[in-house]
Amino acid sequence: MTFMAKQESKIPVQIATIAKYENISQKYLESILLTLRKAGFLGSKKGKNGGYYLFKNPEDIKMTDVMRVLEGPIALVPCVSLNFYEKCADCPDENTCAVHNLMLEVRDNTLTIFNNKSLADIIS
Amino acid sequence: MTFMAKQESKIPVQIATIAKYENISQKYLESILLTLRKAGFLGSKKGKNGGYYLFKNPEDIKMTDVMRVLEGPIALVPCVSLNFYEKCADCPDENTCAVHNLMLEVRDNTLTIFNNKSLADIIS
DNA sequence: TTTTTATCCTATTAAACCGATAGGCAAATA
DNA sequence: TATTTGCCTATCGGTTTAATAGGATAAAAA
Repeated sequence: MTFMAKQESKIPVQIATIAKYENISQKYLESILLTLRKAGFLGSKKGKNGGYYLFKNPEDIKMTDVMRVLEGPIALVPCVSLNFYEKCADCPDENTCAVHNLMLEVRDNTLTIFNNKSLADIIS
Repeated sequence: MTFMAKQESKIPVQIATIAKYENISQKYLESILLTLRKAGFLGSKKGKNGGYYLFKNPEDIKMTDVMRVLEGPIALVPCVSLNFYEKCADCPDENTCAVHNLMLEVRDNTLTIFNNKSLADIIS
């Protein structure tokens, strides 16, 4: 995504081009780009001069959203996750759990950072 | 550790007692406590009336250290880890990597939280 | 209309990780 | 010296994830 954000125009960039430049396996990159497209970040074009392009402006792409799609939960433990919440198996009460509040604090802090960073921010 | 920190006296607490109270498998808890002892957090006593006890006062046990021992690296990616650093396989230059600085910021923030919390803080 | 160029998509592999368990040993105490 | 308790290593089984394979599909050009 940073590669595409750095492009001046919005013409599609081919997988092979990015793979070569970023030193990643083309096939693996392919699966990542597919995920990003399905998540709504990227558009694609088939055939000659096809490729991937950013759907929105880099300024409008929050890192929180990218992280969730590529890395999953932002919380360190499922019981403080907003989008991937899971109750701890044998925890009788989250409110009295000593670790719970600490993890909440970390999550909120991390979330604040990611929320305030756009794709445009991190490439500059 | 919170269980032991809540004890009034420093007499050893047996694995079975904690396991029962915290609703964990005794064997699994055993392996955790062993890890904590080897890391220098706990002392142990064998034989009758034996068990585990805190080596230091809860105020002097930083959550950073506990987290590192039990959960491993605090950084979200190895290339920004202080204690478990690993260079990304094919990254040509960390300084020009867009993700690197973002991850650094998150790590520092998380670290600050953990550094400012002691075992005593989280049980209150 | 055929060929080329590219993405699309599902399935699968291989390794790492981690919670959890098994089973015997060692030491301290009464 | 019997009992109680922690010590220790090895291993299992499930989950996750990076990475690969191979063909289907669509678009553009010849």
